[in-house]
Order: sequence, then structure tokens, then C-alpha cells
Amino acid sequence: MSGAVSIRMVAARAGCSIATVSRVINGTAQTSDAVRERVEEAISALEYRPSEIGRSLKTRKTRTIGIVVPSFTNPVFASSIAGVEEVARAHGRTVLLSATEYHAEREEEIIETLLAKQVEGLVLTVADADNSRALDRLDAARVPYVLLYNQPARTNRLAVSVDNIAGAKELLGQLIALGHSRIAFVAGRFRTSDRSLLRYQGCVEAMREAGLPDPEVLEVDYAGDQPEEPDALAAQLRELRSPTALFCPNDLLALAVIAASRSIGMKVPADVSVAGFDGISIGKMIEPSLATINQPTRAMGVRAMELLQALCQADPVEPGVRLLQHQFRPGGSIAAAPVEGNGGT
Amino acid sequence: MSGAVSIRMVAARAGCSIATVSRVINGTAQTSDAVRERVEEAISALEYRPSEIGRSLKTRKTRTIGIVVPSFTNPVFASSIAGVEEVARAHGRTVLLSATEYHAEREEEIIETLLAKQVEGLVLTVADADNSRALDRLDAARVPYVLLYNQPARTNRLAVSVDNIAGAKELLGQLIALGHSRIAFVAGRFRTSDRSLLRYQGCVEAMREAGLPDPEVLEVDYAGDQPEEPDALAAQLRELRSPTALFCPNDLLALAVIAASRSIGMKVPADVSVAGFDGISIGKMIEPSLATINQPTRAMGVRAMELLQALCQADPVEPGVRLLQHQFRPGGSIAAAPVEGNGGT
DNA sequence: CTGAAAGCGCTTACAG
DNA sequence: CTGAAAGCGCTTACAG
Repeated sequence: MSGAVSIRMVAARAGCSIATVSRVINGTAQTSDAVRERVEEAISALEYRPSEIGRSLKTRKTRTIGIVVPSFTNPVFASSIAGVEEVARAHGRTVLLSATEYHAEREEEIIETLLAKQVEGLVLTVADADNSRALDRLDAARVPYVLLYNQPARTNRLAVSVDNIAGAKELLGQLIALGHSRIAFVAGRFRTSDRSLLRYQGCVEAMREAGLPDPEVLEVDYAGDQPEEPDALAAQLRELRSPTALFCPNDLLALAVIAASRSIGMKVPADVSVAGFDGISIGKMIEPSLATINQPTRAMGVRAMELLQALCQADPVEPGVRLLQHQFRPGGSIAAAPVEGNGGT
Repeated sequence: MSGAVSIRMVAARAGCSIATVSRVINGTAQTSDAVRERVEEAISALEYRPSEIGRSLKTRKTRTIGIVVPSFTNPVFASSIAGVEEVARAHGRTVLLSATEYHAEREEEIIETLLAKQVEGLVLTVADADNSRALDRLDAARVPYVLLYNQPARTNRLAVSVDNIAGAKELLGQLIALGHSRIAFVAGRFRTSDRSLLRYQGCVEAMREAGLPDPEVLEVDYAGDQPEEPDALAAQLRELRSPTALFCPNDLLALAVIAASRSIGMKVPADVSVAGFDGISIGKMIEPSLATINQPTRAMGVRAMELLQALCQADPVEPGVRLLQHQFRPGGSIAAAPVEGNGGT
């Protein structure tokens, strides 16, 4: 605990009551110049800073919000966190941060901790927004929250997202226009991510509308933090039935897939096209640059926090999903499908 | 505030005193089975969760620590935050997060906020650990903290770092061994980062020891979040007096420099070698891969939090810097210096 | 303009 | 084994 100097000591030094000290600090009532000066002197002499704990207990406001994301190390989350934090700070709020590391069961545990800390609201990305005990708990506790990246369909929970199906369809449209017909969907545990599932759905719809077969699906165990993962990923890619394009539901995985492809002698995009989803900024710097669907990640964080702020001050807020604009970002990682060397008539 | 259900309501429903409820919850004293069961029933029926605010006020422990970093969007910080958070959680602690966005003056402001929140300690990366009003404030408040990435020299503050000078020298040694003699140090506002300054120093030392002239210095305005930055960076690179190698004190900048070099027709590494410092994992995936000095970022976060935990429980901890092992990570972004086409002889 | 007092939600000696 | 009471650091009616 800081300094252990309390309002009582300030009052003692200033020769007034603690009520007066409180009034000077918060400007919540008139005070005589003489008293105010003594109080201010005492505050700076003692380096006093009011305890938010005491204040919170009395006012029942903690000015704190919680953020829960699957991972900090994915730039998509990092940049939206920056947006959330910026807006939170602008409103005098502080941010309590947790990562689930993609363990859905950890969501509930984290929520309980944050509720105990009396957060006034949360911005979070859960595994499945339509079916989440963590969110049910928040509803029961009547603590406001805004989902970020999740795009719930069955529930009308408040969320900030892009149109994941449309985005994926758009990207697939580009691949199909480039002549790709054997496209694989390469994802990591995507069944536990409602976003990936929607992107998969968009992928399937695009293929069907083009009269093409459903995409081959490869589920990989790639978390991005184990030294053996690149080799394992490469080995798994070998199992594919020679697709000409790979669609990954997130950019980080797409980068890993490009590296793994290269390591097994598949040139990108000459031998295989690879596309991602998210629009992380590094994707623009690399060669070939990563074709992807860009999400306005920072703006999404900003928007989510603005909505949460509105909820916290009881402003009227319509439930449901706020779709922000996604954008196809072209990149050198995709190119025209290679001419068929075998198979086709 | 969650549910608004307090210990008093639980006690009322269970037909006992709040003291007993507290004892059941904390297991801090024996309770009869009958009472315990009634209390447990009440707790789950009311979905009661004790308020950390009330508890903190009484126990003077918030079980909360603060993290302050320059930015979330640099993977170096993101991955160490993940390490800190993991260890914090393991100790039942929660994490309050803030970013300075590289504004040193924001450090103090953030520290004040976190102190008001009664954090029990902090893990932080400041602009200059030897000369920091924010750290002075923490010292005065007697709140424990562990620096991360900072490598203070004049003060013996507790810190977890790599040997920045040695790391930079090692990297420069590799460049020099490849025949580079005109090497530029390309950094963004590096005078406000003690780490970058040390890396610069290592760079200079390596050059001098090899009998080479001091590196040319290019200070760039690259934050990585403005659309016009890539072009501006490229324009600045043009101003250099044709160095054969560029050393950037962080990987994120190195990636941007590689992209900018490419955009002005300089091939990496054929025309110019580029090296970074940090060891972000994406550096391994790209082509050419990024030559850099690897820092064990997650482990550094883990170590910092372990030290902080020790401080929080008043375990004896020696002050000073803990140097973790860095490692040169070879990469295709550096190659032998091109043969001199002009100038020589 | 200022103070005494109550009370926010807890924990913890102190009794019994 | 259990309860009444004090008190953590504040804010805020209520008096004056």
C-alpha cells in the first residue's frame, strides 16, 4: 500500500476535518481559501494521494473496467487493447487485463475474479458469444459488457465486429477470380472460435456459389509459441491434397503457413497462394505482402470502449452487433492459380 | 457493482453472522457442518462473490499489480506481458495495465493512478531508468517494482534485462565479419530510450574496436501507426550515405526498414543488410528472416513477476540488474558486404 | 464554510 | 464454534 498516509493524517496536519480534506480534493463544496491552502500544503508535504479503495467502497464506483482476450501476443488483440485503453483513460478509467490463452474454461474463472474486483464493465472476446457461461454470468450480475471480434447470431448481445462471413466470402471471391478451385481452409482449433467458424462459413458459401466443392479443412495445432510447431505445421501441410490456395482465418497463422510452405519447397504464391484475415500491419511489410481482410482493429477497440462507457453511464444503447467496415487488402501472397499439370482433361 | 449482494445478505439467508460467513469463505476458522452448509447454500443461491474492495480495505492488500509499458503493439512487450500475467495469476494476483505510448511524461501520471489504486507492486519499462521521476515517486511511496528491459547503470534498481551493449556488439561483430564497414544505426527517437542508447553504445564500441568509423546515425519518426510513415521512412533512408548495413535497435523498426528499403529499390540483403534487436517471433517466419539479437521476452516477464512476488512477500531480494541470456539469431536479412563498386583504392 | 457521524463490504481480534 | 464490534479510507447527507 502506498505511503500509508491517509486522509486522516492530512486533516491532522491541516488542522481540519477529513470531510474538509475530501471537499478540497474533490472540489465538491466551497472551502475558504485559508483552509484550502493548508490542506493543499499538507497534501503535497505528505505526498498524499487518496486511496481509490476507500473511495470505491463508499461511492460504489471503481472506475475500472476489465479486458479479456484470448491472447496478448496476437497483434489483432494487442492493437484493439491499445484502443480500449486509450478511451478508458480518457474517461478516467483504469484497465484490468486478462488473457484466456484460448482456454474457454478460463473465461469463467477470469470473469469471477474481475467481478470480485468490482469492475464496472468489460470489453471481451470470448470463444463463443452465443453460448457462453461467462457471458451468462455477466448478464446475471448485470454488469455491462461489450463483445469485441465476436459476432453473435442467436443472441443479440452488444458487440463490435466486422462481417466475418462477408469478409471471408470477399476474400474467397478474389481467390476464385484468380482461378483457384482447390482451396483449403487451414485453421487452428477453429471450432472453438465463433469468428473462425463464421469465416469458414463464408468460405463454404463462396465456394458453393461458384459451383466449387467445399474447401478441404486442415485443423492444425499451432499456438505460435512452441519450437517444434513450425515443423509440425509443415508436416501437416504436406497431407493436403495439393490445393492451389490456402485460406487461414487469421493473419498470424497465415504467416506461419507461408513460412511452413516455404520450408517444404512450396513457393508462395507461385506454387500456392496464401491468404489471411485480420489485417495486422506486419502483413504489409513482408515480401510477399499478405493478402487479407483488414479489420480496423484499433478503431474497433475504441468503439467497444465508447459503447461500454455509454452503458456505464446508463446512456441508451441498442443491443446487437455493430459491424465496422472490413476491407480486402491485396497482397503478393496470392496469385493466379498455376496451370493444371495433371488431372484436368 | 456486481449483483449488489453483500455478505450481510448471505448472513441473513443463512441465519448467522457476517463473521461466520467470512470464516466459511476464507476457511479461516472452524465452522460446524450445519452452518457451513447453510452458508454455502446461501452463497450459491444468491450468486454471492465477496467484494475485493471491501476485503482490500480491511486487509490492506489488493492482490493487484501494475504493468506499465511503452506500447502494447510491439510484440516484445506483448509477450513479456503474457509472461507477467501468467505468473501474477498463479499467485492470485490481477494485473492493471497501462501504456505510455512512449510519452515519458505520461509515466508519472500513470504511476499516480496505479498508486491510487493501491497496487502492491509494479513491473514496468520506463524511458530512462537512471533518471525517472516516476521511479523516484515509487521509491518515495515504498512500493516495490521491477524494471523490465531497462538496464540502469547509475542506480542499482532491480531490473530484468539482457546485456544490451554486449548484444549490440555481438550483432555488430557479425556484420563486421561479413565485411561491412559503413554501418548506419537507424532508430526512432532513441535518445529517449535507455535501451536503444545502450545498443547504440555497443554499436559504437564494436566499430571502434574494429578500427572502423563511428556509425552514421539516422533518427526516424516511425511509430508504426500512421499511413504516411512508410514513405517518410523510405525518404529518410535515401539520405544515408550509402551504408552497406543498417542496424535497428528493435525488430519492429527493422521490419519497417526492410520494407522501406525494398520500396526504394534496395534489395535486402543483396544491396543492404538489415539487422534488428529483440527477437520477435515473426522475424523467423519472414523471407528473408531477420537477423537479430534474441531476448527471452516471455521468460523475462516471468522472471520480473517472480522477483516482484518475492518483494511483495518481503523475501530478501538483491537489488541490481538480472541479465538474462541473449542470443544472436542469424537471418537472411544480412549477408556479405557488396564488393565496392566505387571509392575503394 | 465546516464538522460529526454514518456507512460502503469486508476481516479479525476479543469474548463467550 | 459463533457473534458483536471495531475499523480499513473514504464520501456525503445532515446540522450548524
